[in-house]
Amino acid sequence: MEESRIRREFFRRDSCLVARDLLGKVLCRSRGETTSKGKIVETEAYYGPGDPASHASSGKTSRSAIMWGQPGIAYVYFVYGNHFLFNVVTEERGEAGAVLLRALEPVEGVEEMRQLRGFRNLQSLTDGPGKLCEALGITKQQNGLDLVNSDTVWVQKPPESPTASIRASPRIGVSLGQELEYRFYLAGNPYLSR
DNA sequence: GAGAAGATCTCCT
DNA sequence: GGAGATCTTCTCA
Repeated sequence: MEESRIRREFFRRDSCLVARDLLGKVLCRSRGETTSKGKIVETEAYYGPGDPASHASSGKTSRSAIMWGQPGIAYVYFVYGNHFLFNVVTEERGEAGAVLLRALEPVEGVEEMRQLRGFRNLQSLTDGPGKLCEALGITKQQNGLDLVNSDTVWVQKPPESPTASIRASPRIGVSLGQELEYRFYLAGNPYLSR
C-alpha cells in the first residue's frame, strides 16, 4: 500500500473538517491497466438526522444506513435517473456523516477520462459530481468500497500541499439547509462546478 | 403497489 | 436561462 494513502483516522472526524481537508488531496481510480487521478477541488459535508439536506435526516434507511458505518468507505448512489454521486463516509462509526466530492482537477489518466466522458474538453470532464463519477467509471458497484484498503479507488496526499486558499459557501442543488456553509472549494480553480 | 421527489447534466431556445 | 430525461428510493395507503 502506498505511503501517501490517507488512513482511516483522517475520515473519523467531523464532516466539515474532512470536507475541508480533502481539498487538494488526490482521488485515484484504478481500472485494469490504467489509473486515473484527480485533485479534489470541491466538496460538500453532510451530517446525520440534524441535517435537513442529508439522506440521513429522516433516520436510518436501507440506502442511508451506510452513512452510519465505518469511516472511509464509499457511499455511491444514483439520482435523477442519470447520475451517480460519490461520497466518503465520515465521523465515528455509529454517527452519520459523509462528504460529497463535487469536482476534480484531472491529474493523470486524462485520456481514459475523456473516453469515458465522450471526448469532451478538459475542463468539463470532472467539474460536477455526476461528471466526475462518469469520468472515473464510478458506479453503484463502488458503493460500500473501503477506500482505506481498496486497490481500485483510494485517496492519497498530493506531492505538495495546496497553495490556493480554501473558501466555504452554502451547498449547491439542495432545497433544504441552504443557510449552512458546508461547501468547500479551492478559490479560483478552473475545474469547480457551476 | 403507486406516486412523488431528487446532493444533476445536457440540449435547445 | 429553462426544461426534459430517466430511475432509484422513500412514503403512504
